[in-house]
Amino acid sequence: MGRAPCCDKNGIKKGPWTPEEDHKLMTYIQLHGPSNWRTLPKNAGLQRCGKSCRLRWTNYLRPDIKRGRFSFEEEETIIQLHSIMGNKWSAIAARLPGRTDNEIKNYWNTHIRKRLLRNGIDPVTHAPRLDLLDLSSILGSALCSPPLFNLSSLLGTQAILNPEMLRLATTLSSLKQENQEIFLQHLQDNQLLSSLVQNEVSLSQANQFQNPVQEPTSSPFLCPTQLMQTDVEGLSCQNSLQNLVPSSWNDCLVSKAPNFVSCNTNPTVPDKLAENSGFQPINNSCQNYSIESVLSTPLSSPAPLNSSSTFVNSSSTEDERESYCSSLFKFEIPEILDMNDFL
DNA sequence: AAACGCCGCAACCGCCGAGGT
DNA sequence: AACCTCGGCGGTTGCGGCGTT
Repeated sequence: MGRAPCCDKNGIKKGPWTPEEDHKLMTYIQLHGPSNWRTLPKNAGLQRCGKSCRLRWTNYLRPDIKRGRFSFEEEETIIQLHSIMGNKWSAIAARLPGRTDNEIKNYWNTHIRKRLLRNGIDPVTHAPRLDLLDLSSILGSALCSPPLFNLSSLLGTQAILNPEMLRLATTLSSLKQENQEIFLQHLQDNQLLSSLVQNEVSLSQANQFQNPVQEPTSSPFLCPTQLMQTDVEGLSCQNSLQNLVPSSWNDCLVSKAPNFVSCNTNPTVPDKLAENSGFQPINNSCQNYSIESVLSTPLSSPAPLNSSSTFVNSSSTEDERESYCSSLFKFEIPEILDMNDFL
């Protein structure tokens, strides 16, 4: 257990702040500055704990706090930063002048998160949800690299994953390791899926080929996810693929299944699903998005972080925002896959 | 008009890391 | 090294407002 709460003493008031308390706190801080929070309430004549005073000041009374509705740019920035940082609200708030971490956190949980969920986007991974998306995510991982294609992790997600999809993914992974070239050829010929379904290749048969620890470590090929994990200097996913992945992989990963392109620019988000899926939304951030451009923004800069946005109307409606969110995370089902059997 | 449920947000709680002793 | 204090963070709670029935 941690140490005892600082507010459990008798005489320490909790709950909503009154205008009188606010006035006392503001007056004291204006005179003395926010120095020692523990002694501040006593000196200011407040029946509050220092922690409560600090929160009240930082989240509400601070003069530089911006009130009111979040603008489109702010919302867009939050989404982008969240895709990079995860729930690091203070870090996100540091790049949104006038906004507090608490405010951003609340806004995320009450607005953005729900909107992403409505649009089929996992608000944690910023990827299409596994229970809604197609098989391409799994196939993409299977094609990429066995070390990243961790079936045991996938099995942990079976509650949300169609068992048939999981089974097929396992089979594909095994076959791929058995003979990568034949596998790719089959896939490129759009024959593998129907072949598998028709012949009902059993999981046990497939597993005899599976050997996840013997994959050559000196493979000259990098999975797109790996590319992006190391490609954090602002290079586009597309370029990375074209430059580093053999053309046959490009054909398979990009041309036939465009959303195989991995844009995982988030090395800090420990999301197994995202890693395993290798599936990220196709959006501006994939093609042009530079982490540097966001992270290098001065903390005090009031300028929007994504100047490329054409959505500058801060009074836009919820529907417009939702529509924008949808387009931001738009994805398509590859033509080579008939998902009807899996949904 | 009243009851009910939902939603948003301010505030609280528990935990952690840094720094001091 | 061990302990304590403090500031800070992220997750959660609970209340008030609002819309719906």
